[in-house]
Formats: sequence, structure tokens, C-alpha cells
Amino acid sequence: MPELPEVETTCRGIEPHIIGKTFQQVVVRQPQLRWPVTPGIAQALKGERVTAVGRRAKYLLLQSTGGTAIVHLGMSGSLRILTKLSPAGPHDHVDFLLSGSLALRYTDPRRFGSILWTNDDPLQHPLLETLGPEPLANSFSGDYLWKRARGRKAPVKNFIMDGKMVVGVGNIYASEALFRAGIHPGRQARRISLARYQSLVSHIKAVLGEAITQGGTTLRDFVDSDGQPGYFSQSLQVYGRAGEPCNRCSAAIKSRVIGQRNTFFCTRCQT
DNA sequence: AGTGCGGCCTGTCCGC
DNA sequence: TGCGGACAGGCCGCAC
Repeated sequence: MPELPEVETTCRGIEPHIIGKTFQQVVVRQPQLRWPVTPGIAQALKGERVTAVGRRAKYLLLQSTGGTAIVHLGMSGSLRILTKLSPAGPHDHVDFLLSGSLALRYTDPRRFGSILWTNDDPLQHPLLETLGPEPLANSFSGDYLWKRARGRKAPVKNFIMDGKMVVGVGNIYASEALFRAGIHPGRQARRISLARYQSLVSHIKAVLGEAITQGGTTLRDFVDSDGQPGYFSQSLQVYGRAGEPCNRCSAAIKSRVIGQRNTFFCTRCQT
């Protein structure tokens, strides 16, 4: 599933191919995604030029002279460059046909993703404007997180997965960062010291940074590739490892549902 | 205001 | 072997 590193890698992968190109046509075969694809997006983009490709949280921003397409990959989506238009499969919901005989194809079997269009500043869009800081930004610090945690009784795992606090920390990376920081995922957010938040934040940055580097390796080629995302799986310390020995202390890794999501941790290393 | 949960959707896996 | 059901998962929006 595309986590922030995959989205970042997608952003970097498609940008050099589509920048400066013109939308010739936008073909929407299946508008029913998480939200309906914005009606009129095809007419709005036709003939317009791509000026920038960016990312905010897990949203890709395809900016053009005709407004911005806000693309979310959900959990099964992908966006790739085609140099030859192959027949659309059942989950190829949208094609952005570009000048230079290129196409940008959106595929999403589970349709948890979305494609929206705005003519305003995309950062002012209702879905984006209330989001917390980017995890890799300097403004995301232990100090910041500790302050936001005052009075918070929710488990720290829920807290760091809350997009209002910080974006891009998905279920996998929450477990991994908490393990590295030695913090139990079920601990109340308010019951964690500033020093431990500083550690947690540096581990969140490190985990995401490493994953981006690895994603960059496995996802380097977005052109005509099968679009299969690369995984950080070789580096996972706890995620999906219930019952297996902790790499640090050899105790069995536990799993428990925290924040409606399966959560993995070591009861000996994480307090 | 903070917190928890339902729901969207389909491929994969498990048990019978 | 085939089939049904549980599960996963981001994240909005609602209910308390």
C-alpha cells in the first residue's frame, strides 16, 4: 500500500516525464472512487500545460495552467507513465493523455483513492488545509509533538497517525518508529516525556527517509513498468512479525489492535 | 474538543 | 477443488 515514501517516489518518478507537457485528453472510465472524480476535470485540463508536480501528505498535486489535479493513491492505487497506450484493464480508471504520445495512467483496484480538481490553491482545499506538518520538515520536532500531546489520553500510536498532528505516518511506520524509540504504542500520548518525543520524532524521520531511499531504488523506473511498489519489508523490525523474535532482545513480538489497526511491538523493549 | 468507530472496496488468505 | 467469510488498510465524517 502506498505510504508516504511510495507517494514521494511516485512524485519524483513522474515529474520529469510530464512537466511541460499538455493534456490532450483525460479519459475517466470509472468516476466512482473514494469520492466521485470531480465532474468537468477532463474539460478543465484539456489543452492545459503541466507546470509542477508536488506532494502534500499523501496527496499528489499535478499543477497545470488549467488548475490542479489532487490525486490520492488510497491503499492500492498507482500512477505510471505509458509510452505506448496499452488496453485498459478493469482497474485502470483514469488516463491522462499527454502531448508527446505519453499517458499517465491511474490504476486502483480497491478504489480507496481519489482524483479531485481545483482551480484554487490546492493547499487551501478542505482536505489539505487542516493537515499537520510534513514529517520531514524542520517544523516537525519533538518539541512540537510534545506540546500537541498535552492533555491527550489517546494511545501515542493513534496520536502520531492523526493527520492533524503530522501527516504521512501510516500504520506500518507508526509501529516501526515506536519500536525504534522504545515507546509502547498503547501508552497515552500525554504520558511521554519531551526527551522521548525528541527520540520518536528523529526515528519517524529516519524510518521515512530510509523508506524513501529504498522506494527510490525499487521504484526508479515509472515508465512502462508494472507499477508494483517496492517495499521496505527487509528493514521492518516489528511490523507483521507477531510471534517472531525481537531483533534486539529475542522476546516474541506481540500484536494487538490499537487505533482500530493491527499494531506490532516488543513488550520488553517498548515501555 | 477529544475520542472512537463505521464505512468505502476488492484481492488475498483461511477454513470447511 | 470450490466457496464463503474474515481481513486489511487511509482517512473522512459522524456520534458521543
